[in-house]
Amino acid sequence: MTIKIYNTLTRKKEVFTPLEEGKVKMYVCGPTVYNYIHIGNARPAIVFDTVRRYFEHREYDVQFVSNFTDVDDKLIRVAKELGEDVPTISDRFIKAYFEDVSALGCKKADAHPTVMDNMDVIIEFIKELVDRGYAYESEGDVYYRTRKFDGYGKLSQQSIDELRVGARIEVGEKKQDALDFALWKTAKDGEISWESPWGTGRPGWHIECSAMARKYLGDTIDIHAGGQDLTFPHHENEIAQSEALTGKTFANYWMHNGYINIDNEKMSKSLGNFVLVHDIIKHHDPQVLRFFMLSVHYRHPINYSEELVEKTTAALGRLKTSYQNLKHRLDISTGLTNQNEEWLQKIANLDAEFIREMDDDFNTANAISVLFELSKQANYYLMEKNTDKTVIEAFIGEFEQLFGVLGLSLTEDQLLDEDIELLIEQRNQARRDRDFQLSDDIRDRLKDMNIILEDTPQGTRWKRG
RNA sequence: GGCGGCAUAGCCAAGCGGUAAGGCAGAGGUCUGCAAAACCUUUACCACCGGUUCGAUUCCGGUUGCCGCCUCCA
Repeated sequence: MTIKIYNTLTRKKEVFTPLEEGKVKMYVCGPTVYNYIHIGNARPAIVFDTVRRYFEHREYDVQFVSNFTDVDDKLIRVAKELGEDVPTISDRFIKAYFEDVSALGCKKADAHPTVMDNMDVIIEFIKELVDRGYAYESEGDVYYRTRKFDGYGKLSQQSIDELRVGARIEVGEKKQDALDFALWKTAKDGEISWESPWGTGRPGWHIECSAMARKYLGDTIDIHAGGQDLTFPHHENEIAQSEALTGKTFANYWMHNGYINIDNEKMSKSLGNFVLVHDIIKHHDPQVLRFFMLSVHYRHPINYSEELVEKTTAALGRLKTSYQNLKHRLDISTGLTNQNEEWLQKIANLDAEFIREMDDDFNTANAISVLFELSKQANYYLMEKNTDKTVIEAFIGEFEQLFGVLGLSLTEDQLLDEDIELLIEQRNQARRDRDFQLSDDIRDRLKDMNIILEDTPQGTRWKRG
């Protein structure tokens, strides 16, 4: 079985063939760290974390790199506004990024390189481009000679002559051609800057990814990913820089996730209609947010609203309840049914179905529907009077495995307060005495403590509400 | 102007040549001391108009509407 990926470069789903058998080299463009991330930033983090987890599930050895842009115009502006320096701001929001993103169930990358830490590599990269004639210096700036690169426009399917020529020409332009873009910008007074062969300054935006992807993963990588809006010009420019320098293909597969919309409009920091992850997870389970994102195909847009997130809570809850009910039955299951094989086979079939869906360009929406089917089968099995521990364990194992692949967690705080257990026992005694007044009172009390009771033929089980 | 995407039930969302997965919400039922959980049943002229085909939600052309990129942006 093979994994298929929709490749932006070819606009087709293609069978994934790694550069090196059993290995995946992946680079995901990370955020500019001048604020807390919004849910639009969270989408690629979640989506490509899931892609990575899936590759690992399929026993690939994944090298996963994701950068931070920690030097740029916006950071300089924010630093000025707050009267702090750029590294202080970027450090703060890199820390915040990790907090937010780990709450959303994303694993750390193998490397999270920053511009500041890689200035030497970046400058060296630019120098080579200049040496090869693909870039030129102009009054302390360095520009990329866009028209010199033959393949320019191949990712975004833009013809170089159709690009709105002139839109980028400014007064006092130092570029030779309007399409040229900056690799190095000379420092203005007081701006954070580094020494370079062209004087003090800082890198342009696109060069960092070319330089860092190469440093950490090599000249050619398997997958380069990011939000859809990075396709042009960011990724197009990366290709131009990298391929002009190495003469090799930069990335074999380009993956782009769709946007998050608010009221059907793109959410972005510049439009000001953004919702911060930092704020949402004060009121919503971050797991729910992840589940919400994964319930839509990664290339499709998502229209965000509080209402939808709340509905998602119920959906995820159904799955979790099913899992907890299996757990409840684990220790009181005997081993005397004669239909084990049949059930184990059903579970195996669902596992195969999950794989099939994920193999098809990471169709998490369908993979989740397999989870619901697993839940349905588990619930159905739990209707049996006698359940077999082997089957229960198989269900539990399958739940844990599939949730794990999607980066979702099933484990709750299972610490049972002795007081709560005592109350449940008192209530059960009251029920045996048929003192329903008392038993209902106790149930209400527990409910106030956010403990929900469920009476089953196998005893009373409880969960946190 | 160039490039691209989307339109499926009350809501969300898959499917993409053989008359429509899944979830949420709703209705009815079963189970329960009552509940909860669960199970069963139930809800779609796939934006519109043409074309190709034995057959189209699915392919092609057009129309309408919405959105995005071409400038910093996940």
